Amino acid sequence: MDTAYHEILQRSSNWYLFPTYTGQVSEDIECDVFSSACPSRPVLEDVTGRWGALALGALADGPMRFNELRRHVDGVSQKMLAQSLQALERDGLVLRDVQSTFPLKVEYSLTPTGAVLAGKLLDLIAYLTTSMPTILTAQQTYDEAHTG
Amino acid sequence: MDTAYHEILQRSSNWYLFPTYTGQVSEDIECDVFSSACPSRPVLEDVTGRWGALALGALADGPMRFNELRRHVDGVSQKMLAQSLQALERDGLVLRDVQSTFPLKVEYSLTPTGAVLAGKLLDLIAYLTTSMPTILTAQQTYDEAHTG
DNA sequence: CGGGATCCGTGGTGATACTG
DNA sequence: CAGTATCACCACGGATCCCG
Repeated sequence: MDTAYHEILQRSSNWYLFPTYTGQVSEDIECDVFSSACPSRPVLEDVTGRWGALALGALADGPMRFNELRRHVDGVSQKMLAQSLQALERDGLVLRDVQSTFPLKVEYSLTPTGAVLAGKLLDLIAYLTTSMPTILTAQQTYDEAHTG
Repeated sequence: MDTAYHEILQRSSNWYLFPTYTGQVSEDIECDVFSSACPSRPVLEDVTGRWGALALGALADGPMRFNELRRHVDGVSQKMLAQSLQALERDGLVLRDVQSTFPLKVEYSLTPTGAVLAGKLLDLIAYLTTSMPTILTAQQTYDEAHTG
């Protein structure tokens, strides 16, 4: 990965460009999340980000409307949910189906790729959940040791 | 989960308390990341957060020293890496071994629980990586459709 | 109902410098 | 080498209002 490409990508903080990917996308692209310039970095953040992960996980239950999703992902604001969903839609992980009836009806669902990622996320979350007793005691121990 | 407990937890933004978990931790705790008050929420953020996820993933390669880790996780600042590692250590997912030689030597490694989570993260990352061509074209399509 | 637009606080984040 | 401390800043994220 040459330095010029590096510089271009690092300059754009949130809205990333990948000029070299324009046109045909060959499979011999080296994609490494551990490299800060790789386009996969922001996608990983969309997927594992605070609300993105929960939105994906919730959608694994099946298609859902906006406010329905909002209730599932407890604590998320309208703004952040809309923002996260847009990012996921842009990444081709979430589908947005608008029915222009009145009142407006918008259904969100997972694309095949999104469904796989959601599954892996839920797998991680499930393990995390079962590990919570261990984790909580670890936190207590740590906090007691670091008093002051 | 009663409301009083709910309120206490919601007030603390980042440094969370779980008074009801003090003492013995029974297994019949309902732990649901989708509930904003659940102690697993902040842990999930530690694990899937911007730098936490990459740190865990890097440590799956084996124990590593601080600056070694810093080179692996390209783009992370000292501050954020230290911060992320502390959170993971507090959660009992990362072990910190200090050798008080000179120069100072600190080795980070994964605990058993951390290793499992790291594995699941790497699994997700691997799939994400292979999906990048699809995702990139999806992004292009989206961007072209939303011109203006 | 599902957002977009706007305003605004605060805290997450990085740069720099300093300590053990 | 492995952090901590301080500072300054911008973006995240919430609240509110408004539109289709």
